[in-house]
Amino acid sequence: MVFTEKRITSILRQRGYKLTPQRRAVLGIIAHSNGHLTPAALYDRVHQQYPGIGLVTIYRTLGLLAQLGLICEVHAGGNCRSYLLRGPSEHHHHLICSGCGTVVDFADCDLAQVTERISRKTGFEIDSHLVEFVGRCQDCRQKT
Amino acid sequence: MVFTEKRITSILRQRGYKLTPQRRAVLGIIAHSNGHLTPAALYDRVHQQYPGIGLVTIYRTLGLLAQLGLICEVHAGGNCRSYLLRGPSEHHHHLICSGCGTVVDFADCDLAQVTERISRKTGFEIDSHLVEFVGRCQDCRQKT
DNA sequence: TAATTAAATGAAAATTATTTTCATTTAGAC
DNA sequence: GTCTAAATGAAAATAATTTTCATTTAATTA
Repeated sequence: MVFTEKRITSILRQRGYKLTPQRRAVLGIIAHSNGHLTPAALYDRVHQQYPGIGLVTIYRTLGLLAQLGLICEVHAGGNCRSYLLRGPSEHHHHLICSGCGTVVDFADCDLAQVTERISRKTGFEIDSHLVEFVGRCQDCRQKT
Repeated sequence: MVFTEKRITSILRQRGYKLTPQRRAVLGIIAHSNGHLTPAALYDRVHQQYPGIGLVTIYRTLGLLAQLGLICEVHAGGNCRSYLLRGPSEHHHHLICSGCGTVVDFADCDLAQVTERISRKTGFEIDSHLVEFVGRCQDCRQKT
């Protein structure tokens, strides 16, 4: 489950943010991408659709959306700071295809027990965890 | 279980890499740090001990050590590319203290079943996973 | 031990990524 | 339509990383 473009625009409006065409363009691209996008890659795509836009606006928009919890970061494989739409606050993780970059969400990480055990063992109070699986999707495997 | 400084130098020599004082200095700092270090932070420390060293050499040394699998990357919290010593090829993950940066390894992630299930569900062939827990260690909790 | 050489280094420049500044524009409220 | 705070774009500033290239050096060999 993922936010729709419409839902996001309504959240932005609710919170008093302006709905500029630039933001719409960025949102449109993110919402219709099935993989994750670096700021630069996003810029390239948005730029085609809205040539006037500056890279700064991409950064600012991503920052805003991330801050509002509407998109989240992907780390995998040394590329930090890629973004993709995320479902509304549900706990989930990402499965990333190393071939095409597609990201599939999954929620059943079964980490509660592990967290509990590690917390007990180490005395840490655990606030969050980051889980990412990297592999090759069916399509990419067939192409090889 | 973690590589000793001595063990690493012997591995480097075995593989035909030169044991320069710069590399020794970098290794020394990494080996005696209990947390993870960004290239810049590492540079600061090494520089005190070996003032002639350049930041480039830090990057090159980290690159080499990572390539040889002697150190690994930490992502947590948006700071990419920090490094710490790692045990020889054992599967493990990191628990990172957000207060002091200390990294504790753990191996019992119980992700085999999850991996299997997700693989079956999605058709992905899963090559690797990244798990990081972030929390506060006992010391840091007591200080608050 | 001295000579040799491929590998490693440092400095500087180049590249890339990200943030800040500031004058101008504009979405949305009235 | 007017107003205003928020958003934008361009350019500069900052930060992170990599490349280039002339020089140095670790470790092998004579």
